[in-house]
Amino acid sequence: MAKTAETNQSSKRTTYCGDLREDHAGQEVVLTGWVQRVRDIGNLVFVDLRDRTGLVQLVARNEQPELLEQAKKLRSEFIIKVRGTVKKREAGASNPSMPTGEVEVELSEIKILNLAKIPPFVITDPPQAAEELRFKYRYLDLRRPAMQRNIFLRHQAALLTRNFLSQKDFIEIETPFLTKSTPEGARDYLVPSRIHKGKFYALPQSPQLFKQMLMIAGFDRYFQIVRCFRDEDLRADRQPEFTQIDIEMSFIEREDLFDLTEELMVEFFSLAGEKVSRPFPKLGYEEAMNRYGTDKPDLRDPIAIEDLTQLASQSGSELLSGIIQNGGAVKGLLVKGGGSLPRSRLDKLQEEAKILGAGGLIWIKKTENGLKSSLKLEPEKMRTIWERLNAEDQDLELLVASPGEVASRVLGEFRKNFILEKIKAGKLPDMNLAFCWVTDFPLFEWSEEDQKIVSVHHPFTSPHPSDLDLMEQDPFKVKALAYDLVINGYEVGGGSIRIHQPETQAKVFKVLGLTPEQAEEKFGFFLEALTYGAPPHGGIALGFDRLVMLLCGEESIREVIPFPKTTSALCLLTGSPSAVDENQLAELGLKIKKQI
RNA sequence: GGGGUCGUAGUUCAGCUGGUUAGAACGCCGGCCUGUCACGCCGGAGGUCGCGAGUUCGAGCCUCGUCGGCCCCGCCA
Repeated sequence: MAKTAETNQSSKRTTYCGDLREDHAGQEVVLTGWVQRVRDIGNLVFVDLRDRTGLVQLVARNEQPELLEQAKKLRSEFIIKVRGTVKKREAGASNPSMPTGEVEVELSEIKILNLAKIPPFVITDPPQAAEELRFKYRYLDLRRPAMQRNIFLRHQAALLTRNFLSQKDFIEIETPFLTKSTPEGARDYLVPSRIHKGKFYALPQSPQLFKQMLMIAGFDRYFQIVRCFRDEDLRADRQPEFTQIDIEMSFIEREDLFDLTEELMVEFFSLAGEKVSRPFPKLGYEEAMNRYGTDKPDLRDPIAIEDLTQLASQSGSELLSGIIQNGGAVKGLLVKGGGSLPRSRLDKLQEEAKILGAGGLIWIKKTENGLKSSLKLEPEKMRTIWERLNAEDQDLELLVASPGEVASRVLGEFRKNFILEKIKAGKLPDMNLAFCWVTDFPLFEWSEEDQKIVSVHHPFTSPHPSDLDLMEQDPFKVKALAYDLVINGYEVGGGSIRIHQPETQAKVFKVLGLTPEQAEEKFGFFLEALTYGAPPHGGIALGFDRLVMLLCGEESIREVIPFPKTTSALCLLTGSPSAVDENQLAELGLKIKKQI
């Protein structure tokens, strides 16, 4: 036995398990990996061996009793190294459901390199364990073929992106992680400074100002696949640290960025065999809000919200006329095949509409006795409305009469949910990815919470040149040269043409209510940079995790992040965040006020 | 900050209107088996019902609190 072990030590792995095929038959191979499963038939033992490429079946027979005994002692997740000969399986003994199912490895040596405890869950797809447990033992969860595939695709996507951009003359440049807190926008993760007690670095929410300064530095085309940090509440598509493909270019217009991004998306999704057609549809922000009730519309279903105010004003309903006279609008959504929804569901929709802020919800559907609606309408007018949305007999129409943006928002919410239902039921045609650009966002909006005017995007976004005059009189009318990339209702990217002239930047700060002194304190370094010859420039940041999620067909970015955090921002594997030593705090000049 | 939902064996779950000894499947351990691949058959072990109070003669089940997972709203320039 000792002799065999010595031979094994000098022998290196020759092949990955999942790569073995019929043409390997007759070859002697050395394999390493994890024991997936042992099937002990008595005088015959089968072992499935797994590595990152897949599974292959090993066989031990009673012609070699010692080997057979060794094989019988193997347990799930043991690490072994084996030597054997690849054999084509006999007719009837092959397994067509496995890529390696035409062959098996006839063992001549088994070496156990390491033992494994009984795993808390079986390593198999789909996972048989709750996410909580998967996170605690993430290194086991990551052994699952589906996770290996996702992480591998992530690598390929990053590599493709680097090659693509590099070929387009972009260079990848790193920017600092320990940087300056920007009080605008999301909450920062703060890092206390030991050398400068009482002062803090912030982890970047994005490398925004650095990449703009790289343009000022003359690099012309920059990119970075970069980690960003935001201390906000989590979702299925939001993690406190996430990765973005950050891009910035000089001497360009936004169309150049559309082209570049679209071309990248075509290549990116080809990794999953998806054919993406260009150009992507472009929607103005106003149009998106009116017709889809959201700035990130899911265009997998072409149905949009229609304005029925004109028709409804003559519907003979005093309720509707009243709302319209008070400046409200009536909007309608066609629900294909919705005529069969039970009354209970319609009642529920009406409740939801109220929760979402509408006064109520009107439905129209076709019955044996003609059109029927939840609100009394003149039959002739009801027919006109019905036909206006091109409804067919099995359909349902939903109407909301409210201030225009409320009506759109409520119907947009329903539209989104109906689309998700249709997709779950497999009722939508074979369009997996519906891209669109949403453009012409407003530059400013009113923040109820802060009771002040704020940037919709960020304060370095260029206003539309034709709206410059509006800046002072009517800032809410100013449009921005900003755009978002949307896929299937997910915001996967956003960017803008930036301000490169200090005067314009000063104007924006003024509208935002920043005094020159405040602007100087927060962004002085950057304002000064703009004065030393800043080229016109613009860029985009693409959410890499979300893109990879869509690439993998997953519904949560946690499935494509090796070590994600829970929705309460905990890492169940390491137990972070955690309390620290008194000494550590003292060195930083910090004191915890109150133990909570 | 708010709403919803879940927490029972190693795992995934069932557990009725509060009532005797809390079940199943998989996994695990032992035995048998030469073509299995979700191997099969026989046997066995395995429980702080998330945690803490309360109500009750009696709590897995009811009430309150708390911790944790997931989903959503707010938030995410």
